[in-house]
Order: sequence, then structure tokens, then C-alpha cells
Amino acid sequence: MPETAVRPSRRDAVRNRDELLSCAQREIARAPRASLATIARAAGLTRRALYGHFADRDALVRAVIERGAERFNAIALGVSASEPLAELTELTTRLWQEASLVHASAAIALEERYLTLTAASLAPVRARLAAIVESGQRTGRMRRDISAATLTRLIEETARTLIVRWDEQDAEATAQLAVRAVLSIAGLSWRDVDARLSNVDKGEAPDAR
Amino acid sequence: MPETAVRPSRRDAVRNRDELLSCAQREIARAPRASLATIARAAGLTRRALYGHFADRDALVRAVIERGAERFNAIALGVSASEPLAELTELTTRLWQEASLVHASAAIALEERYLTLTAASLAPVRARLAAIVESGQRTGRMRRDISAATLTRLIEETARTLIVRWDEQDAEATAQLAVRAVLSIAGLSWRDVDARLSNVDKGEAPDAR
DNA sequence: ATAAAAGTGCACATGAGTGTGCACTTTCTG
DNA sequence: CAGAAAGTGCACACTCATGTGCACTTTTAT
Repeated sequence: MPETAVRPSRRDAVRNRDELLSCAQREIARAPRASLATIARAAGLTRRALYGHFADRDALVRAVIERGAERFNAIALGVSASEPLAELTELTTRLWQEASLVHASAAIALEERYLTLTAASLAPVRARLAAIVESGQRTGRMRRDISAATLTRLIEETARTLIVRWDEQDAEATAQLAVRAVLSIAGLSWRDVDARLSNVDKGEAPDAR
Repeated sequence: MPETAVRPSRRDAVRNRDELLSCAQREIARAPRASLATIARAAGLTRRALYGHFADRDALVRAVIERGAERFNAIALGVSASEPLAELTELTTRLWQEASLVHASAAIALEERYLTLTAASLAPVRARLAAIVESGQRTGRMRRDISAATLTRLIEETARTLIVRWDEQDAEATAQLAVRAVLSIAGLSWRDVDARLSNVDKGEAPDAR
């Protein structure tokens, strides 16, 4: 046998590594400058033990970003509906359910240092959204006064804003608010938005004007 | 004569204090944790000299926030038009011109520590916007599927997002993009938005739907 | 021109956070 | 059970930023 994997490493270590990532996610979302001591303590470990899992703070943060992006991308790829506006609605709603995970990525995304990594990690989501927007504009369901690229970015930022800067208690209501905002940005009048959210999945819905 | 103002203080000192505030504004906007050394150097002064103007970092930051809010509020109070949507358009456009000042306030506003001060300092702007929204909903020109308070906040956040997170070169185009986004959030369909921005100030414009 | 105000340069104390070394204990896993 | 992996506790060196003291020079206003 080759010398690969002398010992497969213990299971509790894997659990602890996972716990560290989860806690880092939460703590960093709460305060982007959360110290390693805080994170380790939250995971029930010592600061010293953390260094057994991650070389340094940078390695930990990158792992957190990639981990968040992973679930994010999975959701984006899983979304599909008969029509662009329905897809946009579903995408926004689904991502909302992962808001707790998103918070971290969003908070870190602002840091100049990790901007490149974040952008790269979230490429699949962005690509999916871009496809939806393109299809929406082509079929006349989304606004055409703004270029596809700009509109994609605008929708992305609007969703991010709602996710990051809305600490309301009523998650249900806020999620719907996000959908309303996104659909409005997409070009729909508020009456169309309202109608669309009243009769869910009624198949062929009215397009943008 | 009473002992008030033994020496009226030098003029260059006033200039330097002003320069410090401007640079602090810019540097903090660029990196919220900018060190006092960086700020002082940008103002052509020594870190030590900075302490001659402000007791500590906290005092400097508060002064920056209040300074930014001041111009902001002045603009908000100066805006008036015949009709709510026109007012909203003008408010967004005007605030855009002060974007460089806004950047700082926005960056600092995220800091838990100064959130109270920021909110208080910007109260006039918020009040003005709230009045516009209320009037817009009452006259049927703005959406009614979202409460006035929530819609006010939503518009505010949308504008902030566009201002903070858009580093494009073409300021003109971006400013118009902000207006389009804000009007869309207000409830207009994209065709109405587009029509409104084509014939500027045509007096009586179509309302929402 | 002159005295106070403003700014410089340095030194120093402080505090928080990072990353590492090392001896020791706990906990899995085969 | 035995031994390696994982974690603990503590000490240490290092960096970066803040805030202050003090002697000295430059600038401004009268």
C-alpha cells in the first residue's frame, strides 16, 4: 500500500472543525472583526486548538466564505420555474431561507481583502441570475431601460440589502418584502407585484406592461 | 471687557481642522478602520497634531458624522416640487451630488457604536422622505401594498445601496440609475419610470397605474 | 518684533489581537 | 488496551493602534 492516509484522522476532529466554521460564520456575521478567541470559545474550544485546524485567521475566513457560497450556489442551481419572473421570485424566497448563512458572507464580502474570493465563489449564483434576467428581458417580462448586466447587479444588490440590513423579527413578512422589492426593481408596477403574490403559481402571469 | 475669548484662535488652525474632517471623511469611507496616523498624514499633519483638535478618535468620528449629516439635511429640506414622485426624483438626484460626503456617513453608520448618533443626525432627511411617501400614498401615486414606514425605509436603503456600492466611473449614468431604482421601489412600472425620465418636468405626470 | 497658538518629533505606557512553542492531559480508534 | 490524534494551558514575541508628556520649532496675529 502507498503511504497515503496513514491515519484517517478522528471523527470528533471533523465535527470540531465544522463547529468552528459554523461559529466563525455566526460570530463574523455579528462582528466582522470577531477575535479568534471569541470564535474558538463559541465552538467550545481553545484559541490554541483552532490553530490545529486552520493555519491562520485568513485560512479560516476563506473557508467560511467558500462554505457559505457552497450552499448558496446549490440553491441557485436548484431553482427552476416555467417563467423568468416566477424563477426570480423563487430564487429570492429560497435564498432568504439561508439568510443566516448569507449574513456572514455578506459581512465579509465588504472587506476589500476577500472581495475577489467572494465574487469568484458566488459566480454560479450570479450566472443563474444573469440567465434569468436575460430570459426575462427577451420575453418582455422584465424592464428594458437598463442593460442586462446592470439589472442583474441591481437585483443582486437589492436582495443583499434586504438580507443584510433588515433585522426584523417577522422573517416571513421580511422575505415577502424582499420579493416585492426585487420584482419592482425588475420592472413590474406594484399592482402587478401585488397580484402576482396573491395568486401564487397561477401559471401564466401578466408580463411587465 | 469679560475674559471670554482671550485669543480668537488662528485661522490656519480652523483650516487644518476642516482639512482633518474632510480627510477623515474620505479615509473612513475608504476603510472604516483607518488609523489616525493615516488621516493626519492625508491632511498634511502629524498624528500628534490631530489630538490638538480632537480629544480622541471618538470625538473625530462624531464630528465627521455630524458634518456629513448637516449638508445632507440642508439638501433634503431644500427639495420641493409640485408632486410627490417629482420630489422623490429630485431628492434622489440632489443627494447624489453629495455622494462623496454620504460615503463616510454610510460607512460609519454600519458601526454599532455610532448608529444612534447617525440616526439622530439624519432625522431631518428621514422626516422629509417620510412626508413625501405619505403624500405619495395618499394621492395614489405610490404603492400601497407596503406600509408608509416600511416603504420609507426601503427607499432609503435602496438609495444608500446605490450610493455606497456603486463605484462606476460614469456618475451621470449612475445617478439616473439610482432614480430609476427608487421610482421602481416606489411602485411605478418601468415604462412609467422611463416615460417620466424622458420628459423631465412635464408637470402632471401619470400616477402609479 | 514678539508672544501665544499651532505643529513637530520623539518617547513611553497601554491594550488587544495574532501566531508559535512546549509540556501535559484527554479522547478516539483499531 | 495502547498509542496517536486532538485539545489544554501557559508563556512568549510580535504588530498595530491609541493616547499622553515634553521639549522644541514654526506660524500667525497684534
